[in-house]
Amino acid sequence: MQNVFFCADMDAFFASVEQHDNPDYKGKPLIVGGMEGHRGVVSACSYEARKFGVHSAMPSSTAHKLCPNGIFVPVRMARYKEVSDHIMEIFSRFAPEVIQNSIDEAFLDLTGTDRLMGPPVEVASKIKACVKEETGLTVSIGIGENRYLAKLASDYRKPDGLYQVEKGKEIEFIDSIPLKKLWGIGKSTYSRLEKSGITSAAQIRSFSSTILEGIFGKGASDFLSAIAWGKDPGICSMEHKSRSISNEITFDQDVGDYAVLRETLLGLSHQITFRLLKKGWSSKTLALKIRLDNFSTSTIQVTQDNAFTSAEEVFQASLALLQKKWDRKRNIRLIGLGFQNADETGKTQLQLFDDIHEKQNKVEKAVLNLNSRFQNNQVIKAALLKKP
DNA sequence: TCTGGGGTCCTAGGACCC
DNA sequence: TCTGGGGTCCTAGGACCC
Repeated sequence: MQNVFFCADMDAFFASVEQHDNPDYKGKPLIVGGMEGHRGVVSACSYEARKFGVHSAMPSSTAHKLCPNGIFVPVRMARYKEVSDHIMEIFSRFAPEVIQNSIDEAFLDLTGTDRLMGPPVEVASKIKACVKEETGLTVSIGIGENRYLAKLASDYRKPDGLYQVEKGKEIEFIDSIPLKKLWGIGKSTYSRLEKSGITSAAQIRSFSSTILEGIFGKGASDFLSAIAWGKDPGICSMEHKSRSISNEITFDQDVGDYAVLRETLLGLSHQITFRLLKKGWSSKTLALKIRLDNFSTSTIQVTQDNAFTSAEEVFQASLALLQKKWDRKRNIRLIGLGFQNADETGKTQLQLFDDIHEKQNKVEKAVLNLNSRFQNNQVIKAALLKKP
């Protein structure tokens, strides 16, 4: 049987949602994220803004220079999540299997559904119409015999695109896309390829696997040769192996004051602990990330015998990690905290946690609420503010 | 170009065990 | 004493994606 996969990818998603919610923004250069006066990058921008050279992940200062009259709005993640849930629900009406790949993108498996649903291109048109009617947004859909081809095809005719990679034309299709634009080939891999004189998928196909492995190692060479032949390198493995939860903060100004770092870690400890518990997960591994004023980044982690059970415990562990990793010679630009290798065993412990730590929990929540309301005047439990 | 925040996966090296 | 080989777990860093 012929496999049929769709990749459905929303066009300029965050920006389109903003334009839909605020009709004044329609047809204008709109930039989401990258607010003036803060360190940051552009999260998304409208096609009108792209004409000025603005693109996502661009430093906001650059975006302001390129597009001084653009409309800059903050990210409203909760709203995008809402729209995302609606879109995913629409997809599930048309495909028996929908795998959400990110907030604005999903893979649909339509293998063997043509008698019931009709030809793939027709189904795709219906999905596009449905999304447009119910949300006012446009989605681009790519169709291929595997998810990798579908993913590339969804990008091929953006925005509002619909493209099917025909059977027998897979390699021709791959070759029509510049090597550096292929999904999974980033800056670093491309520059390594270039150094080996490789600038096309055709060249990758011409090398034996032994030679490729010698240059790039087993993992990378398997990946490269799969995509050069139009095969799926396994871009979405069904089974999650590891789970992590993290939060990080980039300061508006680099910080050398230990007290400020303590306060920040206290807040982060609460955030990640509540998120972990809310999901019903538990974790024994806590990781601290710091980025110094020279942008050098490092991480350190600790694994305990038992899972973390309170924000307080996480906070204390995070302070120990900071002591180990930071020599105080340089100021800190970013600090982050996260759980690694979380699993679902926490589900049974949640009830217990609620009973034992209810009081402490309440205090911690109250502190957190105050902190989020009074950003510049943080409220910290006095006991936690001992001198280091 | 002065570079966010949230993830996933891979790799190399060390510790430790048999 | 100069030393194998494999397995597993952990750590730190790096690449990539949205």
